[in-house]
Amino acid sequence: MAAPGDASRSEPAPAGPGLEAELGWSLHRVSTAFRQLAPEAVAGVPGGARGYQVLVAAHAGPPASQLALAQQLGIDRTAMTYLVDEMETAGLVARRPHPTDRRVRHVVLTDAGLEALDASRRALRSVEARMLGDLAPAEAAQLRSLLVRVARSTEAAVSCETPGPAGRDGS
Amino acid sequence: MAAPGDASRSEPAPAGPGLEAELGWSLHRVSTAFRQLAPEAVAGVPGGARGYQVLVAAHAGPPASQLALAQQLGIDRTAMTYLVDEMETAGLVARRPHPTDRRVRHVVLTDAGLEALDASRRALRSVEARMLGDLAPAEAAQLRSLLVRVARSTEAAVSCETPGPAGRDGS
DNA sequence: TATTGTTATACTCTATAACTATA
DNA sequence: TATAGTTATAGAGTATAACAATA
Repeated sequence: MAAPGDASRSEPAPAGPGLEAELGWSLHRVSTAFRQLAPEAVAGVPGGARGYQVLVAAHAGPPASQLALAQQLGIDRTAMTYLVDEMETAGLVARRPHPTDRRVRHVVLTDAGLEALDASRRALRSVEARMLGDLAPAEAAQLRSLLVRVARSTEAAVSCETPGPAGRDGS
Repeated sequence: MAAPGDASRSEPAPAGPGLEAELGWSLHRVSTAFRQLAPEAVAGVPGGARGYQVLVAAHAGPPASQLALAQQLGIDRTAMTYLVDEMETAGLVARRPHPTDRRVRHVVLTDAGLEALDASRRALRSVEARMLGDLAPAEAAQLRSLLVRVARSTEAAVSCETPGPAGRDGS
């Protein structure tokens, strides 16, 4: 099925640059590979990688509202409602009322949520090690650093040309 | 970075590691940013970035069948049928019969397809330059190189452990 | 009137199976 | 029987609008 090497060559082969030269193609391949490996690492967390991101974000700082989490994760607030519903049903997070603003609900981790976060984090660290296994430690560190820098600068550039709320306001 | 020096709160702040430390999060952010910038660069190509990938792959080597292109791009052959349908309607590609196997259809670029490929490629080069604008040329080159290496090694590792998209326990 | 969260609806994308025509 | 391509259908995921409660 493979290696169709003897094709009739009545026409000149185009011989254009292949997909390897495309930055978007490399990003797509690496991201796809990660999305294939991540689900087994975050098994048990509703919403897969997105649910894990909620656990990380909700545990990283002071109590955050659903809207703040949605904006930080770049998803819609309606999707956040569905996601928190599932995670609350699974017993990983709880909705807590805001002390003064009764519209707001803070998302906090339960004990089970904290355990799921630790387990998923360890499993994801293993996945990362496998993905970067062919790189020297210094190269892996530099790849992480470069990706973070590109993410920051690109998001800043994109936010300047997209008509939407760019405010950052927590709780 | 974080400033966890304040311990005078009624509740202990979780103060766990944030999303910045996650490789998957960085990949997601960069990929998302690219997917937001790419559509304007490949405007006019049906299927967006995927249609552009077909143009690149079909022009890079000898005539390829729909199935070969689908496997190279990692998409289903049915999706490839829909995609080639749209691109053929748009006049960018043509289906040509295989010289000996009458089941196979080769996907070849038309003149309009070649023009669309060139225009999209130039626009995407500009997008790449904007995304990597904050990086030194050597850093940008290294990021590309590292991504290609990770993509290759990870795909090789993933292809060795294909237990299917569902869980390991077949119901 | 604006904002937070929720609910309902519609749309897009993809996965799966079944069908044809060839080999 | 197996393969390349096509077609049809169902499901997941997402976007949009409308709503209720509160500021």
